[in-house]
Amino acid sequence: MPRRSAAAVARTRAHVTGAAVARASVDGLDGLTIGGLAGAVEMRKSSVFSLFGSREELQLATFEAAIAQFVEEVWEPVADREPGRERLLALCERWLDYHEREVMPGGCFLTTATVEFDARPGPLRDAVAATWGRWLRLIERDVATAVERGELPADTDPAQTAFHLNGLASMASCQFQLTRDPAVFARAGSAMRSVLAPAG
Amino acid sequence: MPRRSAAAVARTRAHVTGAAVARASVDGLDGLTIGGLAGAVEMRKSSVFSLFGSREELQLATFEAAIAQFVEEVWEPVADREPGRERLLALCERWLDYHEREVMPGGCFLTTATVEFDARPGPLRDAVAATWGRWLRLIERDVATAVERGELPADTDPAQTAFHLNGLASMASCQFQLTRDPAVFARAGSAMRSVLAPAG
DNA sequence: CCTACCGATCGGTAGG
DNA sequence: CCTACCGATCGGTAGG
Repeated sequence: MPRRSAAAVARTRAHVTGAAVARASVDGLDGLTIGGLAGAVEMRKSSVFSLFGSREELQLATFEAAIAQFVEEVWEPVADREPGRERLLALCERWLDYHEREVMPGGCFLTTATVEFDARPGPLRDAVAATWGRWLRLIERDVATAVERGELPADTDPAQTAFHLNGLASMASCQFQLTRDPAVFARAGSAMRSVLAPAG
Repeated sequence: MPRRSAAAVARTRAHVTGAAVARASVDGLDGLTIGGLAGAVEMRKSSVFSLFGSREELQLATFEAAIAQFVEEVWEPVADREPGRERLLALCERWLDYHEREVMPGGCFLTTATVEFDARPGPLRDAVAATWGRWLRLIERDVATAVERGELPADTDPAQTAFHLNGLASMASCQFQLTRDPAVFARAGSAMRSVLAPAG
């Protein structure tokens, strides 16, 4: 008989993970420490540790939570639209809006995690690569649909278009964090619309 | 009378800074530790410390050295060309080639430093922002020249074009680190050429 | 979720 | 460029 129910532990873990997302957004997943996080949620270090079992598990849980939040805020609102060019345009708008509202205080979480772990093999790198694969494929599918429907030029390369849109969104978030100038979102949006310029 | 000449100290410092660039390229400037670096160059921790005076100074010196190397490898070779569209195309080619050759083992140093410090005020963030300002202005000037010469469409926005090219280069480096697929450089190059499509 | 503890490592100092 | 050291913090363990 555990002293706390599994549901209570899950609630605590979710609460601590939420605080971890906010901290890691600013300091990076690599800057996340069990002791620092414990202080922020007013718990003892060993209590936070026991919720995750290792620092790496804490980092993985934090990464997954941040991505889930991104999907919920950016993809979910447009998921039920008709696939194709219109949904891509709506997605890009939500995407830039998400960064402009600074839902993540430290900027794009996926970009941060990517530059932190892309050169260091391990479970974090694998998780980042898997997330990129899923995200790029999501966009590529809509680009392919748009091409089939004649909404985008027939010679459009879905992989290239997905790559291109990501570059613009990621750069917009980075530059905004650095300059605090919201003009970068207008620039990125304009560039995205030209990337998605209709066929014909 | 110092036991070692100023020139000898400068040589040692340059050597240690070079090792710091290689390490920080993989682990980030935030992952750079005086002790770890001392081990890599086979010196004592206090010796490395005394070369820089503080960890922050070590980070700043490492950042400046990495940027100097980038400028030397990417900008210098095209600096004496005629300003305008041709130089921009040559620059983009060198830029992607620099990332493909993996001169920096951990990918784009400026991107890494940006996501690490963009949300944390201090001298590092200031150095990153200043470097971005100089780099963007360099590109914007050539874009403006190309527009004046009629090599690019008259309605081209230099700031937007510079922003756009940076997004593509940065994303190419990140994706290559993650997937090891050199196709991203072909995608980025193709996108860059379409961004710099000639007027008319 | 807590107290009490471990060895290792952190940035930095004193002094030669 | 070295030895010898400082207090603080790291991830993690034992046991309740």
